[in-house]
Amino acid sequence: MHLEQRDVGSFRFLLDLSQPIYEQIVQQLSGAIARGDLDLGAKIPSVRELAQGLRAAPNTVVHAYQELEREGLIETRRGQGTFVTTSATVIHEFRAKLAQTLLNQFLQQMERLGFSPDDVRHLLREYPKEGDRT
Amino acid sequence: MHLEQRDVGSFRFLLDLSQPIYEQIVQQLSGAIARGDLDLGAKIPSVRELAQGLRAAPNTVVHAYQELEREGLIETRRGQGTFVTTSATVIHEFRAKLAQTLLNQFLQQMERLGFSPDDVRHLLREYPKEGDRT
Amino acid sequence: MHLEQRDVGSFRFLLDLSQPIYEQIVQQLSGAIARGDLDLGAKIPSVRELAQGLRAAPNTVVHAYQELEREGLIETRRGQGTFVTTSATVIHEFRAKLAQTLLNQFLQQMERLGFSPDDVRHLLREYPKEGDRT
Amino acid sequence: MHLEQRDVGSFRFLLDLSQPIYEQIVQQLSGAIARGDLDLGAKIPSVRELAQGLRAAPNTVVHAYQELEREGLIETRRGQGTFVTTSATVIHEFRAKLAQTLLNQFLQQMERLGFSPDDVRHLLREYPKEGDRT
DNA sequence: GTGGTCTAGACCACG
DNA sequence: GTGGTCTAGACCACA
Repeated sequence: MHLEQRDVGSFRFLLDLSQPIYEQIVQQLSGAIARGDLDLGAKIPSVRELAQGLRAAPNTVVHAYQELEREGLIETRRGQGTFVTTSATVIHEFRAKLAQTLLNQFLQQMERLGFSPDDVRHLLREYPKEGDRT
Repeated sequence: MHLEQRDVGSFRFLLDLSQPIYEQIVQQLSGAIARGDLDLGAKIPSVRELAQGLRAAPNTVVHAYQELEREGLIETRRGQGTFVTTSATVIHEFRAKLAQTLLNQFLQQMERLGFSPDDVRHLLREYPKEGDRT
Repeated sequence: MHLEQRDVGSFRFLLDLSQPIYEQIVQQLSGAIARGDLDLGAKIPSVRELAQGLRAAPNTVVHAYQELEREGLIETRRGQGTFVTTSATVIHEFRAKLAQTLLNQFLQQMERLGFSPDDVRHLLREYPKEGDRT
Repeated sequence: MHLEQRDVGSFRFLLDLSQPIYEQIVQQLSGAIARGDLDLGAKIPSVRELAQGLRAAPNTVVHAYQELEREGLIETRRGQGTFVTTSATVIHEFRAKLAQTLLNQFLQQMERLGFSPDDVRHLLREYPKEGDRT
């Protein structure tokens, strides 16, 4: 999928308040890239476009884009715009590493509450079971 | 188990630097209560004692205790000190609710990376598998 | 050496104009750390102090400090200040890696001008020889 | 060596993305002239030809050519095209001056890391030694 | 007091 | 038009 002009406005699904805006941009975009919702090399919205769409300051978007570039997920080309990396490997490794980190953190938190990995497996078996999604 | 005076110093297992100190106190204490490592109604260290033991500012410990009190996990009795709640129900519900929240958050994060709950179950089956614990 | 209050003002040896200010801060501080001019764990000037001393915006200093933290050369502790890392290993590896990178870049540039590594060795033997230091 | 029409396309060895394109053109061409890979007075591609060959904007090539002309390395003759300077002296001085500048900059950077010129000589003696080429 | 985030502008280099 | 850097403020979380 390519981001068309008309998609920009729809990025307004962010705006959580309790989390830094730039962090939310990072998570949404890195998620979209990791899931493959954005093609390799696809152009993403310009800093100004996205800032306007989110009603955020341009600097906030810049902050997010720089973090994504540091991860290697996007590339910026002066005067041209910002693009998803063309390396599938980078994306794959990012996804795998982040998943492992999230899993470890989660299990560690559960362990602190007295749930063993086996307890967690059991909980997961009875999922879904809508509790409060926070 | 009761926390004796001499136990206070051993709380120095905290101090992560990369995380707010008050947060770490909250998590360690709420974890100990949820796991049952602290008896119902047990006395916990005074603000001053704990602050000294952790070499933290008293304000920081106050902040943590207030958060724990808001959850109902501890009670402060003027002139007597601070104690673990005597209600097993409160603790049980805290544990269950927090676990559900953590699980939901985790699955949501994994979903953002393109892992379905089934994928997660599968990952969990092959656990443990040391990645980078962050 | 510890940075005393009175040292802060002397940081005004920066201000190059042709280079981003935050970059110059990064280079000066990382250099001081790499050379061992700053002790392990030493406190460095607060964002506001340094910003004032350099007559720069606080954000500019923040930018520099975040980059240094990303390299692992400094640690920031909310509410306490910013400190040189306590890991000699991190510093040593930073120094070695950066030196290697600089050497490679330099030789590559010289090669583009038609100087072989042997030519460079020869040039270096007749050094110093004050040309224009830019 | 003369640049023939068919050579233009082969200039596509540029395109680094992380560096300004006009800068890369300047460096490649000035390098080729300094090394003697381009004859004195040789014709170099027109702005349009090179821009097409590199799939770059004509403005970008113009920018590069202006910089090379400022250094005296190339000359533009209205209606005839652009040519390498016919002065061997200019080229020689350019090469010598740039080499001296690069050497000084390099030694200054190394000094900032705590390496004396002698340390650098020593490092150079053990070269090559593949580190990360960045 | 500290650092973290954000705004709403500005100017510059690049294409 | 693009992104990169910077300013001079602001508010918040933390110690």
